[in-house]
Amino acid sequence: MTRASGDGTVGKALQVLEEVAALGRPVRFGEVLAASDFPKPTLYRLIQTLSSQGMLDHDPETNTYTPGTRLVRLAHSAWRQSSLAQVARPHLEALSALTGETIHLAKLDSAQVLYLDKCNAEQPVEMYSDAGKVGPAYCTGVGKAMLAFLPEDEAQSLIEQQSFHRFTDHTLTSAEVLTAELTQIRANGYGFDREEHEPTIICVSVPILSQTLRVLGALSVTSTTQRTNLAGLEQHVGDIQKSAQTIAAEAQRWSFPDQVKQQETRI
Amino acid sequence: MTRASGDGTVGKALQVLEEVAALGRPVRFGEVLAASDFPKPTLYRLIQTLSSQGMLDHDPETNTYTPGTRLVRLAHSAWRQSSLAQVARPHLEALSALTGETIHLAKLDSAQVLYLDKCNAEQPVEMYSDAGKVGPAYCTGVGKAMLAFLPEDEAQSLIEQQSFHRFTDHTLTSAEVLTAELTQIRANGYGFDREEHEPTIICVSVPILSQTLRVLGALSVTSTTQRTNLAGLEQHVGDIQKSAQTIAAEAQRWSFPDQVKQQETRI
DNA sequence: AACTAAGTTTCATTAAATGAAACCTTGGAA
DNA sequence: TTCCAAGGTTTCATTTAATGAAACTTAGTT
Repeated sequence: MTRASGDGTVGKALQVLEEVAALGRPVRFGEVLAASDFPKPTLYRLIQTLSSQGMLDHDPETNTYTPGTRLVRLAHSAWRQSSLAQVARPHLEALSALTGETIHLAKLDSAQVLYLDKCNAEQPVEMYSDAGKVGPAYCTGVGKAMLAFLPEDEAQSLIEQQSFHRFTDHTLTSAEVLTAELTQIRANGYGFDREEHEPTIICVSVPILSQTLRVLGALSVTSTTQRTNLAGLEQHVGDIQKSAQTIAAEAQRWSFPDQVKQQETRI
Repeated sequence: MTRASGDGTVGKALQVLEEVAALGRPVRFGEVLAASDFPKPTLYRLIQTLSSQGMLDHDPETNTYTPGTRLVRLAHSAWRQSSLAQVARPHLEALSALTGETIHLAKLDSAQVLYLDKCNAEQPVEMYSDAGKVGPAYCTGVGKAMLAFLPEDEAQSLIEQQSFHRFTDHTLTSAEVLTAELTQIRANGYGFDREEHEPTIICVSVPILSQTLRVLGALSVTSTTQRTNLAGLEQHVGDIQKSAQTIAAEAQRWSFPDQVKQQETRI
């Protein structure tokens, strides 16, 4: 059930899509060919298929490809019914108002952290600029909070996949140190980011756990060393834990197909 | 190059993904089976593949599937490098501030309108609630603006695909009336939504055209009959036309792979 | 415990993907 | 304009994967 690199043709097609996305700009066939291991005609037809399916957009003027708008439409649907994001929204807003800080909602995507939402007291969210973003698990508050509450074997497997790149002086750069930290987080029920990913950026984070203690995601309150310190953030622990519990309960309820809500098509 | 329903296995897999997304809630295998034409083992393996690829998320507790978070990550990338959305953002904000009204950015996705962004002067945008949303082309300002500036044959083909469902008393409900309206819009260079989709909701819209007059998207200023009227909206035409031109020029420049920007991974 | 519905696997068959090579097509340069 | 070369597209015999009827296993009843 883990991400396999090659499930038949579908896996290959998605790999191509990922490669185009990774290039981060409109690319020509030849550029994808150079960046990819597929033989020319195979890649050609995969790109044809993806384009014809709207998963890649083709600009006939520059003869370039970009990830397609069908993805945006599908992601809208994914986000909408990701029980977590849907249900968590009002809680993020409440927490943001209560703490005056930035609130993050994230979940695990393979060994990485995927941010689902962000709520900032001051400036309005720049749409899509944060949701969908990925980050490292070993040096972010939300990442560590989730790793700490995973079953031993799963956590171990994900820890092995971390890069342990040193972003700052405070980055935990080995599996051993991280594991010790995770034990601590598990004991406390919450964790910190002590400027481990970006200088001056600190946060306190809690996991969102289902009734069966499965890790659904994580919440964090982020601030800077100019504004506050770890002790200051620690005061919010009660609030975010309560929110995390409520979100988990609501998400669980939402998952059961008892209410068949019609999708809203108007804007 | 138009959306084909079945390009091999990839097309089928995406069809399944679309079906799960359309159900709009966590679904079990059996439900997808009932909603789908695929034989049981085929559908089973397609769902397996999609899950293993992260395009579907599987909840082991309820044994249900939802569109996967990988979509959110890919869409982030798609949105980021959709030259239009990226480039248009500051212009939407400026227009919103200037007019005090809601600004929409949309593009065509097959015969439908896909909203890429929205900017509201008063309340901050609810993330993902609007971007990714689809709407009808024949009864929205942005839809008509785009149809009006399409090549004759393309427009004809898309007009034939419209449902012409009557949403309000003002909805244009036949290809003939719509075609006449489009001629008018083409002559004027801008169009209106006269409460055609939702009562009291009116807007003025312009296409975003490339230098070769290809339709890239559309912009609209939306308001209500309580706040203003068509004549009031018409005053904004000059501003949004200027923005549309600037956006087109910037998007075009952006499309040429001269600047290789590294993707930002921090949050 | 017996039953039923839901989900999963098997395997011979069928269909699709593959890629080396050849073939177009487009945009420069002579 | 003609030629050339790089980028893009098609062919076709071969390989590989997808297919689905039926059989099987599992989970959830009655």
